[in-house]
Amino acid sequence: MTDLRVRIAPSPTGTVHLGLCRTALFNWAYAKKRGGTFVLRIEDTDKTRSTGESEAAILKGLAWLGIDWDEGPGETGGPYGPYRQSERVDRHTAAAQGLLERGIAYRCFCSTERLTELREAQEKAKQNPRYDGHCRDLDPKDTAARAAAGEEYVLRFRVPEGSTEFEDLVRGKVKFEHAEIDDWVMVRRGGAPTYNFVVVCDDVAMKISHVFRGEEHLVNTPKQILLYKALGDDAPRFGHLPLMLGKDRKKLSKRSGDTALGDYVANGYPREAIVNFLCLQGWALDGETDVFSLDTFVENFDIADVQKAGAVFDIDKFRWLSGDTIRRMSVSGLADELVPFVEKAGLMTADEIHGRRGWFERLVAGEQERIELFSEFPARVSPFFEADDSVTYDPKAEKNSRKQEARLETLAAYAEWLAGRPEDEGAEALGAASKAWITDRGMKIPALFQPLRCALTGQPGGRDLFDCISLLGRAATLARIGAGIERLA
RNA sequence: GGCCCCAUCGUCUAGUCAGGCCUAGGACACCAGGUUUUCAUCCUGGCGACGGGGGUUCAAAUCCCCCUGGGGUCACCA
Repeated sequence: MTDLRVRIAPSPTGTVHLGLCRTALFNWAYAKKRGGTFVLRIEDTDKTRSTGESEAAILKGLAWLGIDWDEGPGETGGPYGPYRQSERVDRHTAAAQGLLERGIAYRCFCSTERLTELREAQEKAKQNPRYDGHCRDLDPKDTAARAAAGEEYVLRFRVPEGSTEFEDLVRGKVKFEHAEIDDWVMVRRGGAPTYNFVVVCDDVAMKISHVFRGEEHLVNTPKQILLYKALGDDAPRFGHLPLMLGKDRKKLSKRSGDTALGDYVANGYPREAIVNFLCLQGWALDGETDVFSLDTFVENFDIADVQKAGAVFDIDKFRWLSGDTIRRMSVSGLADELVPFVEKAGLMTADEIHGRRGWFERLVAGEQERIELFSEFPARVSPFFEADDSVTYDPKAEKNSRKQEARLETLAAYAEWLAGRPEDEGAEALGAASKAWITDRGMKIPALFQPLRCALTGQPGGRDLFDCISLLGRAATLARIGAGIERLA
């Protein structure tokens, strides 16, 4: 009986990709639900592309999503460290040496040029490009001597005859003929090990029991299983998750839209919505419920329920989910989330918001059901921050106002009436009184409301008019109506 | 092209493993109504799919085969 141990092994070579987030989420939930251990290992074998910033971004991003790891790099640590592959090269080298001594790996001295020529020739002959085994049967004594003499070489894995079959936890039986598998490179010229080699070494060393990863890794699996065997270890259970697809139905990439977690955060998608949506990529709760919490996901997740076919990333549904999440937030909580967006837009500073918290929350409350992303908020409330005599009029708002023949007189009469009313009157009472004012004069609602809305906010639609008046205050309201009488003439 | 994977509304999916309860359910999008001072929310309704062909069976979206279509992968990247 082995312990349940899963891992996520991102390579720190750029932004935090949504695919990584989804894979991490599924692995994490699997471990969480079954009392297993979730390991985070940094796959920085590509020295030229790996960066510390990227690693930091990954750690931060996963934590932000609500994912925590039991073992990992840095302070987290754990009994199977280190958790950064670049710090494990000694073990990799030793493992490679062992395989070389046992003849499972062999030195290959073929130059890059020869390999390139070989591939080109094969392509020309319509053959499948693959290593021709040129150095496969060289005498080990000779190759050792050549290596000792300083000749450069790579280490290749000697793929045996036969076939490999395994039971994928998502897809079922998958079988590969070894004849289709190249004698792949385990250790590069210069001694740096490759991904396929280290990933297995480390998964063995860290006693990983289940490997859930994207479908693009499916074809690597037989190579890795062979390596597990060579290393004298049982292969873990594999589960290949369906790919996240772009609108073009191809693997989600920068071409098909934003792929970085940071892009969505910056665009103002709430954390819960991002997590929720990611869960929906290849998994469903019950076919009825689309909106659920991370806890619910953990309680219900099983690798066996994962979809086999790729999932197109539907940005429209994502936006809706975002809006739905926003609508379910508390006004206060939403206000907190909006602060950085308001600051960035230059509308108010955090201090100013703090000083007028009550007013700000009323401002937020009126937009809660009108925005789908946090980032939409500033532009929607910007009229409240404009000068009273130069509010930006939307063409449609202005056009609607000009349809009202008596707009100027109506506005003037309403302003006069409004000036005589108590300033602390609530929005609801003022609204009722205003409607009575209109009907008493034998007018229709739009005769006043359309020009009034235009004068106040310049927008064709939006929150309750009397909420606007309340937010603006009596003086600004009257000033804007005054300006409106001139500008709508 | 070889190999591997996949195939239910435009999209995400339930149903497929244990064939009948499916004249295929939900959600997004879209369309039409209703509510509302406008916009939005919300409510109601509509549109809309088992890729094709063979089998097996009393019965197939569900099992088998072929075809077609889509994707992934073919690095001294991960």
